[in-house]
Parts: sequence; structure tokens; C-alpha cells
Amino acid sequence: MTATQASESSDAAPRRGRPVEVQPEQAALIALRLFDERGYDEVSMEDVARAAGMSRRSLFRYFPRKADLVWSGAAEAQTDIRGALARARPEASTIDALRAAYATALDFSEDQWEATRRRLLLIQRHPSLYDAVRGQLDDQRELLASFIAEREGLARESLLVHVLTDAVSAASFSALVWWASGDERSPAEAVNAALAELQKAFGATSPIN
Amino acid sequence: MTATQASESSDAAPRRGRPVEVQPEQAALIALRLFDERGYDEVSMEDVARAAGMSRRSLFRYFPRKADLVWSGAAEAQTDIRGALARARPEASTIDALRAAYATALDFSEDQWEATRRRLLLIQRHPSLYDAVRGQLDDQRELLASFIAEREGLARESLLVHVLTDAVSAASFSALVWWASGDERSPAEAVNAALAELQKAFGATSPIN
DNA sequence: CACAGTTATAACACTCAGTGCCATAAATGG
DNA sequence: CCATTTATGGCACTGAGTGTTATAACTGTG
Repeated sequence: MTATQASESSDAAPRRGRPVEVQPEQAALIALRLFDERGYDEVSMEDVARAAGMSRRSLFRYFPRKADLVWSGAAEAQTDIRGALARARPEASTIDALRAAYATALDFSEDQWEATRRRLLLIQRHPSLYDAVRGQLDDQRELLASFIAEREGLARESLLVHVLTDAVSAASFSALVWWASGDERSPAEAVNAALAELQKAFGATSPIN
Repeated sequence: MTATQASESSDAAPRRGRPVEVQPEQAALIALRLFDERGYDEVSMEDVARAAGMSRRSLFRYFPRKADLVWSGAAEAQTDIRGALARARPEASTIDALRAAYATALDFSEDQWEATRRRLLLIQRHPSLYDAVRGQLDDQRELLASFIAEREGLARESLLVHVLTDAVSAASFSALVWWASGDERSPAEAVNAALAELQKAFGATSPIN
């Protein structure tokens, strides 16, 4: 939603005014490289702008916050949780359906893994960069919440829906970060394993309170 | 850890140099009131400093980041998860022990609820304020992780420990925010109910993958 | 080609968060 | 009175983020 608008490359629409000089995604990649080399705090927006060949002001137009350079410019990692949830098998349990949806939505192509990994490692090193992912995660949580509420027949604003949503969301993001830190499996497999283990861990405890 | 150092009021230690003129907690309360009245973004550190009767520079000495005014100055809400975990009954399951620990650590006195509620609502309204709680939550997660790893006989850096820790942490914080948004129960009861429902929800699903 | 409409760019100036430096004030102990 | 310790506040600086505005580059039309 808040991400870049570089939707199609095979765009037949005959654009109107002055064309974009430097593609935003390119600026984000340059920024990512600079952050890796010198450290996030040691690279100013001015630096990124210069390296990308645009003015500071233009850079801010595409990336309103510096943190956005880390994630919002990620053409990869734009998951389709919505579609995956819509295609959930009706007979599966809610948790199983969520696992399947994540598995589908996180099925990145291998080339994209490395950029995503670097982004996640940056976020891990600079916790305040969580701001960069918050928007996307909030959107995902919204979808999760609606899905859970409907499947379980619960009120959208009930305690259980909120708690379940946040727990699942945190668990899957945790698994992604874990994967970024060196897991050899794919992101999809890491999240799938994480939710499976959560299920096992909670399911193994004494049934009710 | 990173919080204020106003440990004791009955402090017999004969302090040395120049005394503190304005107590930091007081400045934080004034700031909280201003944030409620005018909105977080519409109140500058300069404003808070003036209202609290100190210089901008001094304010920054006690609250290195503006967000710290929201949470770090909270003498209430300093939970003792560590102690509560240490007193966990050995025969209880891990999750049950965690629930009991939260119930104990979150047993605020009623007077403190209102300030905490206002802080949490501010954080909910301005997600970037999550920065303010992150430090404390990170410390708590560290304790949770060690506890879970030991009780379950797992490696501290295993996927399951990370995921379980993050899920439980997110769930309890979620319950706290839920409580702040109008739940009539106490924070301790909200978190307890949340973890119980999580247990039930996961326990009810098909056992393994 | 000239012209109007559209969109991107960059320069300028501004607010505010956050930091380093340092002179000075206010306490204590000898 | 003097040395030490600690808190204060002023000054200046960097960097993020924003509003404004003039201008450049493109498209389509007559």
C-alpha cells in the first residue's frame, strides 16, 4: 500500500509529464549497500542522494522516512497474504490454513532471498528500523485478524482475535529473522516450521487453564 | 536497566554534588499531560522543558529520546518478571508457569493503572512510540527465552525458543494494549486470559503437523 | 512549431530531535 | 576557604523531515 508504485515494467500506459530520472528501487539498493558498508547511522540521506544521483529533496519524496529505504523499496518481499488466505482450504483448521497461506505467500524466488536477508539483518541490528516494516506487518495483521475472526466465529475486536493475530504475526516475523541469521532453509519453510512448533508446544500443555 | 535511578525515597546515603532541581518523573508526568492535550507530535522537547521548569539540555539528559518521556519515566509499570520467574513452581508446565509469573509481575496497585493506561494508549496511537517500550520488552524477552530454554531443555538459540518467546511476548503486550483500550479487568487478568485462550486455541487444533 | 497541461526535480528555508563541549552553580568534606 | 563532586544550561552543530516554489522535461493538440 505505502510501497512504491513500480507496478509493471511492461507498462503500455503512455505516461504524461516529466519522466522519473532515477528509479527509486535503484536508490534503495544503493542505500542498502551503503548501510552495509558504513553502518546505517553513518550514512545520511544526503549521502544516499548523492550516491544515487538525485537531490536530497527528491529522495525524500520517494522515501518519506530514512527507514523506508530499508524495506519499502523492496520489490521482492511484497507478499500476497491476502490471496493466499483467500485460497485457504475450508476443511483445514485455522492454524493449518495460516501455515499454508504463509508457505505460499513467502515463496520467494531464490534471487530475492539475499536482498531480503540483508534487509532483515539491518533491521535486527537497528531495532528502530522496525518502523520500516511496521506498515506492511500492520496490513498483514489486519488480514490475519479478519481471517481468524471469520474462521473461528469470533468478534473482530475480541481479545482472542487480537492476541492470536499478534502472536502468529510475531512468531512468523521471528522465524523470518531467524532465517535471515543463517538458517539454510527457505523463509517459507522457516515460518512453517515455527508455526508447527508453536502448535506442538502449546498443544502439549495441559488442555485448559 | 535503562530506566531512571530514583530507587529509594528513604535514601540515607548523603549525596554529594549539586542536587537535582526537578525530579525526572515529574517532568515525564507533565509531558504525558501535554501529549494527551495537544498530541505527541505537537509538543516539542522545548515545550516540555519549559513546562517542567528546566532547560532543553537538562531534559535531554534524563530522557535521551523524546519517546522515553512516555515510558522510561514510568516508575509504575516496572515489572519484576525476573523475580516472578524465579519463583515459578517446578511442577507446573512452562506455559502455566509463565502465566503465573505474568500474573504476579503485573499486579500493579490500582492508582498506577491510569498512568499506565494513558501511556499504552499513546503508544497505540503513535506506533513509533513502541521504541519507548522496546528496551524493557527486550529485557523481558531475554528472561523469557532463558526460562523457556531451560524448562524445555532446548538450546537458547533454537528456533523454537525464539519463536515461543516472541509469540508469548507479543501476546502479553497485545493483551496489555487491549486492556488499556477499555477492558474492565486488571492488566494481570487480561494477560492471564490471553495466554489461557492462546493455549486453548492452539491446543484445540490437530495435534501435530 | 507553438502552446497548454502534466509531472518530476532541485534549491531554499525552516522546525525539531539529538549530541558534544564547556563554563558555572550548588552541594559536601576537610 | 578550598578541593571535589555533580547538576545545570547555554551554544553550536548535524541530520531528519517538511512546505514552498521556480523550473525542467515530457505529451498531446491545433
